Amino acid sequence: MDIQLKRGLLDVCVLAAIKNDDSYGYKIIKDMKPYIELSESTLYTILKRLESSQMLTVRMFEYQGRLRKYYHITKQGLKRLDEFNDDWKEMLAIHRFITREEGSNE
Amino acid sequence: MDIQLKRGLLDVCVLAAIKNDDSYGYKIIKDMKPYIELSESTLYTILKRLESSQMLTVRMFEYQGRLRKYYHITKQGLKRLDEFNDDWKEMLAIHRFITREEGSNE
DNA sequence: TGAAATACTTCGCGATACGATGTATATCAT
DNA sequence: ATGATATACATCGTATCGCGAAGTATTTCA
Repeated sequence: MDIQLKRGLLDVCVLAAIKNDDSYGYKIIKDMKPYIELSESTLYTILKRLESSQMLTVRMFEYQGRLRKYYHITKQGLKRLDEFNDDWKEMLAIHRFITREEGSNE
Repeated sequence: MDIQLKRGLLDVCVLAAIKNDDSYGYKIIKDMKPYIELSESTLYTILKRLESSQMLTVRMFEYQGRLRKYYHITKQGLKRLDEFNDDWKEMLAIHRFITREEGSNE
């Protein structure tokens, strides 16, 4: 998948990954992997970004000696996911423009 | 439309805009406008990028005293457009991931 | 005569995905 | 027991890229 195409998708994908259940970094990557891959450095950057824009909240838990940060989606995060549907509609129109056949130019 | 979402779409949109008929900068912007907007500085950067990666070729013409650069899509450009279909399929899967409902997390 | 449209160009900024690298602990095979 | 692999999070620097701002010209039209 083209790297440029991933931008703008990644943020919403991460939000979607914690939409139903709180989750943590490593698990988010594994859950997303079948659909879209991202490196750890990318994910933690995104999580920090989403936190500072109040799309999610963070709570720390100790799990088997290891530290885990659990991410919880906020109302704003859910709103963002909802708004993505509008963007998606635009994407569909753009896709039609890209794949349209001859004769549309005047 | 989110700026990040546009990345990766713009290149193929520009190629799509010259797919059927050679075109020039100002016209490309106007043709794309109903679907996706971009500034002149963005377009000319893209056109230069697509030229140096052999996705299109350029020919200069004088039109009513004004200089016009006509862009013509190459075989590679058409191939790029074709390959976008694969990316689009991945996008559809990602979209399903984003909009899926409860219960997919184990 | 001057504003708006046409047409292309260059520069610098901000956003951001990623590889490289680092720090720890747990688990599992040998 | 020991070493490899998996788990878990963090930081830094680099490259890419869209865009606003500003510039240069000419044509069209009020």
